[in-house]
Amino acid sequence: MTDTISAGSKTNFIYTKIREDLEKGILKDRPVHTRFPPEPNGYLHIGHAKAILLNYGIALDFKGKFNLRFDDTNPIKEEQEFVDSIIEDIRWLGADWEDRLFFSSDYFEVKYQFACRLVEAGRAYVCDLNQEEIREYRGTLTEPGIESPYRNRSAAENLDLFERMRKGEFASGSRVLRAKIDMASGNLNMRDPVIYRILHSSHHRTGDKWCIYPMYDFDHPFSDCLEGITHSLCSIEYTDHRPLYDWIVDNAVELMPEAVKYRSRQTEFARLNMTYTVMSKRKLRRLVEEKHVAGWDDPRMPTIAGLRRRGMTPQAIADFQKRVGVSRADSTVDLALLEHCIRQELETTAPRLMAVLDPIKVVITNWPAGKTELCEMENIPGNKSAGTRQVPFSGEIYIERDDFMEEPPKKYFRLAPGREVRLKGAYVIKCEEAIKDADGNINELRCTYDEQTRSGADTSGKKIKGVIHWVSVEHSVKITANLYDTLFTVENPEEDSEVEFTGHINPQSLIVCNDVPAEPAVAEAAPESRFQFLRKAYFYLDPEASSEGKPVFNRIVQLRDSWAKMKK
RNA sequence: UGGGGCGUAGCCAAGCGGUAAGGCACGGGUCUUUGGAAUCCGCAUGCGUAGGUUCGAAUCCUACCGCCCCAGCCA
Repeated sequence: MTDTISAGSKTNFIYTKIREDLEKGILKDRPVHTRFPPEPNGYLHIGHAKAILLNYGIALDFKGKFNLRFDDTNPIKEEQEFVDSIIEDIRWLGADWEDRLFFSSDYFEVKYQFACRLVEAGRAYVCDLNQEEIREYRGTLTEPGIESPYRNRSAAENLDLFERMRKGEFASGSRVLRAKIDMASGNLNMRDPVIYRILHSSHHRTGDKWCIYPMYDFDHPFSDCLEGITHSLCSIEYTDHRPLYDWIVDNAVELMPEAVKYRSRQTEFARLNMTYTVMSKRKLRRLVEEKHVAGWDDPRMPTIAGLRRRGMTPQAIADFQKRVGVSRADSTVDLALLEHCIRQELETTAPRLMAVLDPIKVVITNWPAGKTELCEMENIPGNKSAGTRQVPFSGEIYIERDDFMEEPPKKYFRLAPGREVRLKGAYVIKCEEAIKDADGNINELRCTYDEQTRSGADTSGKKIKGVIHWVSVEHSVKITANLYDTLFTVENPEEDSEVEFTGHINPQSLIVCNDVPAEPAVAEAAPESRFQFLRKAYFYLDPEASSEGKPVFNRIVQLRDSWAKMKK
């Protein structure tokens, strides 16, 4: 794994641009300063993680600063609950804003003052048109807009009206403050955009202090200026807003220079999409509300909370982000890349354990009755310091049902009638008989073991190709394993115009295995720890779902399986 | 049909006039008491298309094609 959050792909266009800015000296004495500006109206997902890690990584790489600033300018949609979950998620990811946790709402007063200066300068006006009228006056994509009849009110009248808007003299939606720019612009964002609206609504932080709230296009660039943000990164759909961003910054520099720490500039990059999932807040909400998943933190969700619950690590997500890179092109990254990142980390960090997800019993007929032997096994192969453990072996064990085949195809080298296989860390056994019930189902295998083949002390000279895992029946501990798979059956659930995305939900996205026999060491597993269940998959001990003596493991990702591929 | 953005391998992505990095995926070999891991090899005479400039073009010019975004008092 490429190490930390920083030291990412240093060849992306944003890094190039920052280096150029530094060389040109346009930052003056200021450090490179980025920010992540979430709106507290929902949960963060892995697309946000890309933005967080990019912004924070830049601060680390350029020895700059990183702010966390909540964009809380719309009291109707925002809640403290989301502020809390977002903070938790960003902390978990490892981004550090030090003492710079800010809220857009912290700056409402100075923003109001700035708006007043815009009004005084004749660059903003109070408009009495209602919402529908404003839309009509705006024109269309191909036709210019027409000017509002209120566009040329005097500065004095505008100032008076704006002050009274603040005082609460007018009803919600009855008037707005608009920037006076260009109703004929080909860029709709420049057709006298609304910058303040009346909302008689209680705000999660400012309560009822305000009844007018700034719009994003006015608020964001100004907040960036106040905080001295040098590089304001956002997603590509804001490209059209950049002229307006610059308009606000230019006016701030001219009309309120004392408040501007830096002439901030916006740079856009493509947001993250991933195969086999959806990323829009709206669609994720539907998955939750329509109960396709158990909640925002369901391990099948691409939310940070879901990934955490699945057992994903922040390091793997950071590694993923770096490997994905940053560009301006629309893209959909293969889920396989994320899986590769987490597998690579867990390969060297996750202790191994044996558990049999789909068990069939094996009776070893020549094993001395009642005898138990301890087999020493490495916790992490190739890592001596991770130590070993003793795994009890006896005459009755479980193996995976698919590690036996009555009529094996070519190249199948596990157990079959008359064939031998090694039990990992123990002995070689030979299948003598498959016991069938009345319906012809095989529910038990009779085998013999070769006592010369003891692991580490094999004197038999046998070359056994197949190695399988096992659990002693008598010593087994029962656990629950949640086998998670992709939430959707198709790479892009959104591309089909005939079928809604929910129509592609994978009915097998969660298979719950109860009473899974596992080796006794599983009882000592600590909540939130990760293991490899040998030959199967990596698992995470879910602290939410587990209870005393009832451990629940979530499958993080399967091991690569070249046998499964061969079968296709 | 207005404005903006983007097209380099199956998926990401470097490249900025000197002859196509890297990763994932995929295919094959070696090794292996995890069909895991490790390791080696292969994988774009080609950069949306067509012209042009140049000794030389993915990089510059022209035209065309395709995809994405914008008409919230959301962010």
